[in-house]
Amino acid sequence: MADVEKRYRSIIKKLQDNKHKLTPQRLAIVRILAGSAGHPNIEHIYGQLRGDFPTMSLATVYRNVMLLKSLGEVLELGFTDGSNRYDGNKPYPHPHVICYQCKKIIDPSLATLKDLTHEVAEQTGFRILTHRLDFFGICEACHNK
Amino acid sequence: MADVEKRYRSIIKKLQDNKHKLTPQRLAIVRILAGSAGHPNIEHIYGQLRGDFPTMSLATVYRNVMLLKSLGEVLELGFTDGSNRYDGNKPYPHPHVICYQCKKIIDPSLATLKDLTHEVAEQTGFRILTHRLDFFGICEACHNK
DNA sequence: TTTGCTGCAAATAGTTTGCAGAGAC
DNA sequence: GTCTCTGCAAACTATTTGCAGCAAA
Repeated sequence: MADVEKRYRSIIKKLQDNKHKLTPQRLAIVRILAGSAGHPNIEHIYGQLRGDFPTMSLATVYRNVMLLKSLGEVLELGFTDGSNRYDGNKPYPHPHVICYQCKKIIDPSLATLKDLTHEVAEQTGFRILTHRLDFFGICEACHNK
Repeated sequence: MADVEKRYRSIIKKLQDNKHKLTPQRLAIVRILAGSAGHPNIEHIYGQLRGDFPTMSLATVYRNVMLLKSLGEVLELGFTDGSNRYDGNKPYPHPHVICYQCKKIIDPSLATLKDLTHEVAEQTGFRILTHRLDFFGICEACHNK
């Protein structure tokens, strides 16, 4: 079973376990987020669904993404410029690399992060619950343009 | 000379070098940001200045903070919940530790970050220009309450 | 049948902008 | 004297909310 399909089913199960109804709109939003390699934003999700649901409202997208976030099934990446991006494929904290130009977001794999969290906790006395690590720059494609 | 005083003068110089006028409001905003150990937000700065400048407008704070940010003299920390915090004391990227409860922000000192940036660049082909690393949790004081 | 969900429209909140007068240089 | 800056108020934009009807279970 593909990774995306697995995520889709796992989110659906979480919804059912928490007594949320499975409306067509909700399922469509979950489907997009489960495979959200591109880290879509609200408008993006909305745009993808307008074809299938011409009367769909932005508010519905907001409400569902927020619901999934509150269930821990979607990771929200808020940015300083006000743009928000969502990741329903890997809903746990992980580093991102963001291209300033094309806004592409990539997930690099880094090993050393757990150590850092531990180091920070020791040093500050905080109980660390989560973290966020983003790198910003220009991707290879944009650089070669 | 105290670190804060040094920062203050350095920002003033940058303003003058770029032909910006030194109004009392602007100087007061710079003074707060130069010693911004507490990582204030716009409202915070505004609140601190209302005593000295009863007619001061929020827009003036926004405009000046934005100006200083564009000059590279202030680091903006935007958060998902829409709150923005500013650091004019250390305007370059550095990690932060944020308390969910009291909203306190601390600067830990971590050594391994440069390596990470390099690793990410190698792995993704990006030219990394900046980064952001935040840890979220509960500080010792809040935890003991 | 019940309860939660959707779409619409209005409300909200944080931030930005246009403009006329004030003030730095 | 010139030109930028400020304060005010209005504009803007992304997001949230109230409500009535609709649909999942």
